[in-house]
Amino acid sequence: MELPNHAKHLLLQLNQQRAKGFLCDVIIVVENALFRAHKNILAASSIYFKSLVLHDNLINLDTEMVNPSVFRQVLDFIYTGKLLSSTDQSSEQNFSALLTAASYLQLHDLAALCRKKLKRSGGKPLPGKPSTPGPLSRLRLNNQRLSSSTPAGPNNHYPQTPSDADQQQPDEGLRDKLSDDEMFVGSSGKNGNGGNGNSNGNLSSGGSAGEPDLGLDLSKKSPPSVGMATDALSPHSNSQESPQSASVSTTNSASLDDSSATLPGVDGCGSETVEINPSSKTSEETQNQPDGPPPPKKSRQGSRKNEWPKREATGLKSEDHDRPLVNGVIVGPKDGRSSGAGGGSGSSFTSDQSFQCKDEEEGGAGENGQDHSEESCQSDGEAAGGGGGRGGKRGGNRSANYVYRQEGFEPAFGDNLYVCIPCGKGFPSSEQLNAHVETHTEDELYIKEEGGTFIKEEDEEEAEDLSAPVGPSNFGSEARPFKCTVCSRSYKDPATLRQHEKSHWLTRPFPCNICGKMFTQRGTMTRHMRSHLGLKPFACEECGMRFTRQYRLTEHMRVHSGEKPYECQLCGGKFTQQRNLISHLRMHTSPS
DNA sequence: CTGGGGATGGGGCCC
DNA sequence: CGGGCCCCATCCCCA
Repeated sequence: MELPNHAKHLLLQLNQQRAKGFLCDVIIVVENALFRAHKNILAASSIYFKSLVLHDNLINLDTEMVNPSVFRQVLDFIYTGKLLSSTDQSSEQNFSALLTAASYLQLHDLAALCRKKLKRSGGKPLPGKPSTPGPLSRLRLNNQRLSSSTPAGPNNHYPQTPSDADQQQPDEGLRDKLSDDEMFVGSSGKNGNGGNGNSNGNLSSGGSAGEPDLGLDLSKKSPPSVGMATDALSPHSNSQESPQSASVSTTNSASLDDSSATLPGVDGCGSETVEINPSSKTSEETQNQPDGPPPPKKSRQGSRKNEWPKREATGLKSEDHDRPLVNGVIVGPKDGRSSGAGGGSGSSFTSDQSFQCKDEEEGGAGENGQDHSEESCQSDGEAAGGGGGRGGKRGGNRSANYVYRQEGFEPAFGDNLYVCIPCGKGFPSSEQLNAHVETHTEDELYIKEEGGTFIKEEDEEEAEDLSAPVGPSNFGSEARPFKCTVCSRSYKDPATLRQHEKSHWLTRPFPCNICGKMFTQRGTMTRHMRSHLGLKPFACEECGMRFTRQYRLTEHMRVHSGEKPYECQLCGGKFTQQRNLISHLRMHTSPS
C-alpha cells in the first residue's frame, strides 16, 4: 500500500518548515545573504551539499558561481522540485546563471532543466562558465568566512549586479508567474518511487552514481586526529575582505588537513583551488564530531556541556545591547553604502557589554541576528538578490529565509534573543522559538527582508578618535620602544602598538555581521562569530567535547589528564586552570 | 541554602 | 592572523 502523495506532502512540510526557519540546521551563505535550510534535504539533493553539510553548519558558496537571487531559486527547486524562472530578468540570463549554479552545486537535474530551457530558447549554456566545475572545484569551502569582510564595503556587491534593486525585482515577478516558467523535475524523479526514502533520488543525480563521499573536511583544524569539522568561520576565515572572495575561502587551507588536496580551479572562473580532503571523513568518521552533542561525558561536566554547540540562551545577559537573534538571517545589506557600523552604533557599544549570543543548536548558526530594528521583517523584496526574508513564504516556495540586517538596528528584545521574524516576538530559547514558529500559519508568513545597510568594516585607518583615556602604564620597560601616546604603555614592535591603540578608539572597526557587536580586533570578531555559529573546531579526543579555541581545548585536556599545574601557595590547593587558582586566591584574600 | 571548586564561554589584548 | 593568556561571568556539582 502506498500513499500517493506522501512524498509530496512531506516535501511540502519541509519547505514550510524552511520558510519558518523551523528545525533548520544549516546556513548557506551566498555573498552577504544567508539562507537557512535542512541538512538532510540539501544532502539528499546533491552530493556536493552532502559533503558540505556533513561537517559544517555554515556553508559559504562561491559568489562567482551563484548569487543570492539565483540561490533562492535553487533552494526553492530543491525543496519543491519546481523551477521558477523569472521573466523580468532575461530569462535566458537567469537560466544561464541557474545552470552555472546548478553545475557548481551538482544539482544535475536542475542543470539539465536549465540546459534544456536554454537550448529551447536558443541560448547557449553558460558561455563563459564551465558547465560543471565540479563541485569541488571552486569550492572554497565554506569555511570561510562570514567574516567581517562580508559586509564590508562597496565591494560587496555582486560583481555583476547592476543594481540590487533591479535584481530584486525579478523575483517578484517570479513568484507570480510561476506558471509559465514553472518547470518540474522530470522523470528523474524517482520521486515517486521513493527510491531512497529520502527523496533525494531525484534531485541528486550525482548522488547516486558513484556517489563518492567527498568528505570534505572543512574543519579548521582539529586536534590531531580528530577531524573536526565545523568551522565555518575558521579563524582563518577572515581572510578576505571582499565578499567575492568569500568564497574563496581560505580557510580551507587550514581546515583541511595536510591531506588536503587541491583541485584545479574551474576554468573560467578563476584560479581558485579547492582543497579537499581526500581522507574525507565519512559520516562515520564524523561520529566523533558529530553535529550533535558529543558523547556524554562523564560526570558533571557532562550535563552541561553536552548540549553542545550551544548552551541555551539562558545565559544571555541581557545587557542593553544584546541583540536578538532571529531565525532569519542576515548579513549585510548590499547596498553598498555601508556605513560603518561604527558610525552609528559603534560608539554605543561599551566595552563591557558582554552579551553572549548563543548559537543555536547545531547549525547553530542559527540564529540570525536580526538586526534591524523593529520591523525585522520587511517587505518582500528581495534584496539583494537574494533574498528575502526568512521565513517567508507564503505560499510555498518562496522563501528565502533570511533577512538583511540593518545597520544600527537595535532591537529591544531583551532576553529573548530568539526572535520570530514573522511576528517579531522574542523567545529565550531556540526551542521556544521553534515551538512558536509552528503556530504560524503559512499565510502569515512572508518573506521579509529589508535592505539594510550594513556595517562596514572600517579599516583601521579610519579610526577617529583616539582619545579615550586609559589605563595605567605598566609593562616593563625593557626594549619597548613603541609607546602609546594615550596611555603610555609600550611595546616591542609597532604593530602591537598599533593594535593596542585601537583599544582607545571609540569606534571599533570590526563589527559582527550577526549581532552587530563591534570589536577592535578582527580576530576577536572572528572568534566571536564562531560562537554565533556554533563552530567549534577544536575537539577533545577523549570525550568529544568541542571548543571554539585551541587554548580551551588545551585547558580542557587537563580534566582528562588530571594535571593540575596551578598550585595555591597559601593552602596548597591545586587547580587545573590558572583562572580557577586566581579565583581561589581571591577567596584567600578577600575579606569576606 | 550557601559557599567552594570544577569547568566552560566570551572579550580584551599582547606576542 | 593565530596563539596565548588574563579577566569576568556563569553554570553545575557537592559538601
